[in-house]
Amino acid sequence: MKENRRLTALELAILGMIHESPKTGYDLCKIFETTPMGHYSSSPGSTYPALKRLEARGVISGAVNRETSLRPRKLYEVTPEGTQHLIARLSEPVTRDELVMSEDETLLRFAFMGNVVGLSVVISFLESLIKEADALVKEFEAHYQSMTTNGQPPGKAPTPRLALGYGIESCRGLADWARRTLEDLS
Amino acid sequence: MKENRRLTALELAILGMIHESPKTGYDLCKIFETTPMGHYSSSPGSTYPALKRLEARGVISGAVNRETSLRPRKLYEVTPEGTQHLIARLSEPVTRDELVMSEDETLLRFAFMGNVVGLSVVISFLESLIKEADALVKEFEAHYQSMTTNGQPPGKAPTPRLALGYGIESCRGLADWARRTLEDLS
DNA sequence: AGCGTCATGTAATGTGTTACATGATTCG
DNA sequence: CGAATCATGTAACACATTACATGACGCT
Repeated sequence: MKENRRLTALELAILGMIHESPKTGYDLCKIFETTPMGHYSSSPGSTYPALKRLEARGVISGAVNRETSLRPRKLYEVTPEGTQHLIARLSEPVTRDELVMSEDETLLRFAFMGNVVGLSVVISFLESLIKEADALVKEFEAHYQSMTTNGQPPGKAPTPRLALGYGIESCRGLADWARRTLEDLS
Repeated sequence: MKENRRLTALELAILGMIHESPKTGYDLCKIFETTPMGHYSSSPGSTYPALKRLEARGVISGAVNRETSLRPRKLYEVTPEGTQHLIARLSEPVTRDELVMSEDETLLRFAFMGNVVGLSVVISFLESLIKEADALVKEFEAHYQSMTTNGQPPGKAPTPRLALGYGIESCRGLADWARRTLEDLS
């Protein structure tokens, strides 16, 4: 019953934040509401079930904090297995698919890395990110070319090409940021 | 039975591509596999059900193309109601929530706009995008400040702040792109 | 006494993901 | 004739979204 299913971005976000310091469901909801972390959640309706799943899997464990009070407060912390899981997940190299399908997750992983894995892993991570982002820029540029050369038919609007242009810029920006960050950390 | 539920990003992507020119499910799968559009889908397992939903809603309609052949091919095209729906959806101004939760959708809408709505709508769209992106940059910068000033505690790693730094850069890049594109189109 | 916040959830619904399944054509 | 491609799907599962529900605590 090892439940080897991959953590979702939301679960990873919660695990990472609890690793930083133990938190209650309400704490997490507040963070999602008031910080850019909110990108990864929308409401308690997703947060609490995710907490339950993480606990069922054994990567976090919650204990009621104020038994005395009639208003209980369940404080969650990361288990040793949870830390192992987090290390493994954060240490994975960046892949093309991760960049294309969920670039957010890449940044989320980077954000948590500092306090979980060593500097060498962070550096490897950034290197793989640079490699994949550069490759993606080339891939998109090729497609961009094919949109202009082999047919800019009469009535077609330029917005699809312009949108792809932004995609390329954005991807190049990511690679540049990674390069600068890599220098920063050296 | 008007089914006023909001189209998902995938459904919007499909509707927009079929609007450009009629297509079969297989055509769409090919596009998702071989172009940056693939960001919005993963497999036929999501594409075909989305087609069914769009047809049930009445925004597209499919007709079998090669009755003679034993291998049928269902070609979908956008209905008049579908065009109306597309116009309405693409004409919506950009909101803060759209940028935070699904920036992709914003670019998708822009990509399709050119062939669907007039230049004035495209310009309004870009203006609302600039406004919201600028606001978001300020919002994130405020949070960035609060991460550095009121406590850079001893052992804390810099990666969370660096990740947010990228978020800010990226958002600023979006606003810049929108400004340049706005000039381009004028 | 009442309002806002603290704090935790559940229920319904729909959608994406993954994997699998089927059969017809075309090309070498 | 066999393999790749064309072309269409289905089934199981889990997750996110939205809305709703409950009740205690603190303050005025």
